[in-house]
Amino acid sequence: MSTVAKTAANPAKPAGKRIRRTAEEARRLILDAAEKRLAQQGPEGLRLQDIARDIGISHPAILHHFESREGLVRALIARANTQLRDTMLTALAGGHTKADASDHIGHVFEALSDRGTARLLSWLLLTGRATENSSAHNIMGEIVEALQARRTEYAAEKARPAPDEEDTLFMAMLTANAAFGEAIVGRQLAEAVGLDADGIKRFRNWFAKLLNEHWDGGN
Amino acid sequence: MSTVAKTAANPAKPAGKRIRRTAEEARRLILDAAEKRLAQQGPEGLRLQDIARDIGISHPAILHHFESREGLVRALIARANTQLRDTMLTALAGGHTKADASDHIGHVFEALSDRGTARLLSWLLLTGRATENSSAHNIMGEIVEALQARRTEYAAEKARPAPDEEDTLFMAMLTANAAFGEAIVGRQLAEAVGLDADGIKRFRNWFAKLLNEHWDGGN
DNA sequence: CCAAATACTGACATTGTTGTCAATATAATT
DNA sequence: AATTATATTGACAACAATGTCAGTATTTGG
Repeated sequence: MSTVAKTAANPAKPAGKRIRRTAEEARRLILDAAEKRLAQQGPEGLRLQDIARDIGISHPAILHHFESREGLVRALIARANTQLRDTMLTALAGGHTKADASDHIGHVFEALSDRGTARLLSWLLLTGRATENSSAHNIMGEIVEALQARRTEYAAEKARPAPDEEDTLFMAMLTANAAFGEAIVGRQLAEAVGLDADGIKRFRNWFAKLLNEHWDGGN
Repeated sequence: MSTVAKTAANPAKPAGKRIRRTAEEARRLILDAAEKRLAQQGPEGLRLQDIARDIGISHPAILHHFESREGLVRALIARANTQLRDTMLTALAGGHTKADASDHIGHVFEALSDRGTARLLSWLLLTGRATENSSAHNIMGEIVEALQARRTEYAAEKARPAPDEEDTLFMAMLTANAAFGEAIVGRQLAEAVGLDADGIKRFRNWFAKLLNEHWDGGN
């Protein structure tokens, strides 16, 4: 209400160069910075001022590009979702070798646990922002579908009966759960039991082998 | 600095009954409420005023019992840790039936994913409060130890060579990762692929069976 | 070269949250 | 019953974070 007299205060303002990016570029920069902060410091690290400082802009610039903090979060989620989807589907599509077909799962595993993607999505789910973006539905559906297709193909080559669809679904769920879990608690657990980076690699291989055996053995 | 004249303002204050609990009871109440809010609404739902309102007290009461918000969080973490440890170790200790020894893992799985425990710890890890409380180290260590003991015992009965220690470790890690993952993304994933509560149960059984086969066959 | 569009900024408003403090009510002790 | 200890509260302080706004600089298009 007060709105005391303001404005028109600084008589001299040399104002040096000001970097002006295209809207798209600016958005990308901001999203990158936000993603990094989120991955490093968790949800609480997502403050407009910090992000702005990281890339040397003022925080209203962020609001200019994303409307609100919520808008930024949404954009972040959307980008992570599509990136994840792409990575996983291409991982599933590539590599046509018959044997070790479940290597695909290993790729998926890495795609999910790499970077801060899983952490980001976890946070999204923890804060209950899940219902809004239904893209997760599609992602999981597509992946299970692709997996099942590959599995039946593989079974046909070996002259085996087609695998149970629910079995495939469960393999995918286990992989997703484990990957998410590793993204969050993995490093801590590994450290707790004295596993170094190489040990984590061995663990992943062990897991892939476990799935592989099941893939082959369990009908 | 200012500290304008205050205090001594309300001349009449009937002041009805005031509930006064023992410090211990009050702490428990507060922790319960905080845990619930955290499980339901995620990290952002942990506001002193909300928690206070939930149980019908004023927020300074919380500060009185826990010093600061940080103190509350720490207490929350500590309690979740010990609870988890107890649940898991008793789960591992009980049930001496030889067959289906990996049922223990199923129990552990449930213990971790039940309630908001995993969510709470996940959030703790996401916010990077992990280094402070080293109890996680002990927990994981103890559990792997217990598991390995049980496994060698089982192997001896079947006149098999003792299982590889790292294999046991990996089984534990997979279980922990999967359980954490399920606690976070499980419900969403299940919903995404049209799995109801019964389906989730089937998934857990499937997972237990997978581990069981490995338990028996592998090594 | 001028004008429109818009990325960007500084200062401020607003709101929400933790934390402080003196005062008050209640239980325990003597 | 009086005293002590402390759980609890209301009011306020301090601070932090998002959001608003008018104005500035820079690009683009005529």
